[in-house]
Amino acid sequence: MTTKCHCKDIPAQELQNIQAALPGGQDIDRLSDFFKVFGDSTRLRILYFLSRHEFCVADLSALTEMQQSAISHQLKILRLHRLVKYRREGTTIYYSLDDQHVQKVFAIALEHITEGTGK
Amino acid sequence: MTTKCHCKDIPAQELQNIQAALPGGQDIDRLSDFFKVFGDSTRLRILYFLSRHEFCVADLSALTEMQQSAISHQLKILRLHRLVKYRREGTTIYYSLDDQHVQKVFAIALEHITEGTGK
DNA sequence: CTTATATATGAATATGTGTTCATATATTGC
DNA sequence: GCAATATATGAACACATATTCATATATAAG
Repeated sequence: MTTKCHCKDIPAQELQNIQAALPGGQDIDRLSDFFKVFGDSTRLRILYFLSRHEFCVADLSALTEMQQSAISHQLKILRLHRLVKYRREGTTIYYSLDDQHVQKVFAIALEHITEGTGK
Repeated sequence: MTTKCHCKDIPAQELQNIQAALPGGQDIDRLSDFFKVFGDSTRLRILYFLSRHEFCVADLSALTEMQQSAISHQLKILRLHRLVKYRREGTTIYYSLDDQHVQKVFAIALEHITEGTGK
C-alpha cells in the first residue's frame, strides 16, 4: 500500500523509497524472533553461564535455581535458534555457546542499560 | 543458593565464582526487558522507519499499515524504554530515535540472521 | 534384561502481551 | 466558547509463552 504523507515536509517519493527499503516481512519476523529469544531472563541467564563455561543440564538447573524440565525447554529454544550447541558424554549432555554474536549483543545491550543516571 | 556441580571436571570454587559474577537479578531483568522491546515486528518496523527519518504518528501508521491506536501504544513502550523521543508541532507529534545503540543492535542481529546457508 | 541416571517432551495452566474499539486529551482556528 | 484534527489511553479480547507435572527416551552398569 503506497502511503500518502500527512505531514508537510516529506516528499512522497522519499516516503515510498523508505517503505520499499524496509526489509521484507520474513526478515523482520526473523529479526524479532531472534530478539525474542533474548527477551526472557531465564534464557538470558543460561546464555550468560554458557558464555563463561560449558555446562550440563543439571548444572544449569542448579545455577539458575530452576527445574530441570524448565531448563530443557529453554535449551530447546536456544538450540532451534542456533545459539547453543551440545555434545553427549554418556547420559550427560554438555551445552555451550554456538554463536559469536551473543557476546557482542550482550555488550551493546549493557551499554544501553547502564547509560544515563544509573537508571 | 550455592550449587554443587554434578559434573566431574568443574571445581566447585569456579562454579561459585561464575554464579557470583552473574549480573544481579535486577540487571538481568532490565536486560531481558530491553530485548523484549525488539522482539515484536511492529516495534521493529517503527524503529526501522525512524532510523531513516523523523515521522509523525499518522505517517508511521500509514507506513506500517496498522491502526493509529496500535502505533500509539507501541510508541509509548518505545518512549518508556528511551528508544524514541518526540517533539510537538501543533497537534502533530514527530517521533525520532533516541538511542545510538539501536543501529548497532540491528547490525549485529542481521549478521546472525543472514549467516549460514541463507537459513 | 533390569535398574539407575540424565535429559527430553507433551499436556495443562497461569500469566503476559498486542490489537481493537471506544473515548479522552490536547492543540488550533474560528 | 465550539468544531476539527492529531494523538493518547483504558478496557476487553485473543493469542502467545514460561513453568510445572508426569512421563518418555536414551545411555550405562550390572
